[in-house]
Amino acid sequence: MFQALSDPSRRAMVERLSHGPASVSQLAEPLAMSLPAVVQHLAMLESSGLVTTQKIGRVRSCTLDTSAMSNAEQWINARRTQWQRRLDRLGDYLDETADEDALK
Amino acid sequence: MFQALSDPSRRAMVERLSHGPASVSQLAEPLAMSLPAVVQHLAMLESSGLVTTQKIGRVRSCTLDTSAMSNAEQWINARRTQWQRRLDRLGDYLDETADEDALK
DNA sequence: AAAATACTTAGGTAATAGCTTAAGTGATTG
DNA sequence: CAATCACTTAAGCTATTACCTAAGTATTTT
Repeated sequence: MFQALSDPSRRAMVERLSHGPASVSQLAEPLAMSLPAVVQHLAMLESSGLVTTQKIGRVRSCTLDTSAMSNAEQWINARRTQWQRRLDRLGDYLDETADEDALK
Repeated sequence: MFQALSDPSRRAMVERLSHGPASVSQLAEPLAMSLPAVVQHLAMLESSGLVTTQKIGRVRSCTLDTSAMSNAEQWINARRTQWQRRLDRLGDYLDETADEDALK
């Protein structure tokens, strides 16, 4: 998942696909690399579940799978909120000790 | 950013840090690798902005920077919602043509 | 049926990533 | 002040990644 998104070319492909489905050559067109290279990137996006493809006739159509994307999003979110909870508890603790100080 | 999160060891380190700050050796302890390897991973996390560190005496303390994490989260979210908007427009179009069919 | 299109497969190469061990450095402890 | 501790630096090694070119294989077109 993160592995698949770690490459700038693949992120560009995901960005393109977020605007709608595309064929392999359409995905390749803006990228400065050979078609086989694009196909390799595509294979990674597919095996990570980010993209699904189906071949109709001689053209392969690629579409984004957003449910796979939200997995990555949720992982990040979980770590962020975990951290946030910790900060909140720390805040509570500091407030508490401030009260105790005030009582003295 | 995604580059930094693409390695499982680094994700484990981020996960550990989401529970609170840790020293380099504390980060290294659960990982099956040498300390220099951990330091290399840490350097990546730091240069990506995900983690900030400061050295006090001889121990380096590492903390998570959640604002950097939300950048990655937002990138994913932007692509996902872009896709969602497209599906919505497609739905509108289909509804529209359905109405036109109904008029015939 | 020949030619063009849209990939696909099969190699091969150069750069990078992810480790390792060995030998520092600078701060604390006994 | 010698030893220990917590890293840090340096060098090197292997496997993977990100490409490439060349030569296929199906599908359309003409």
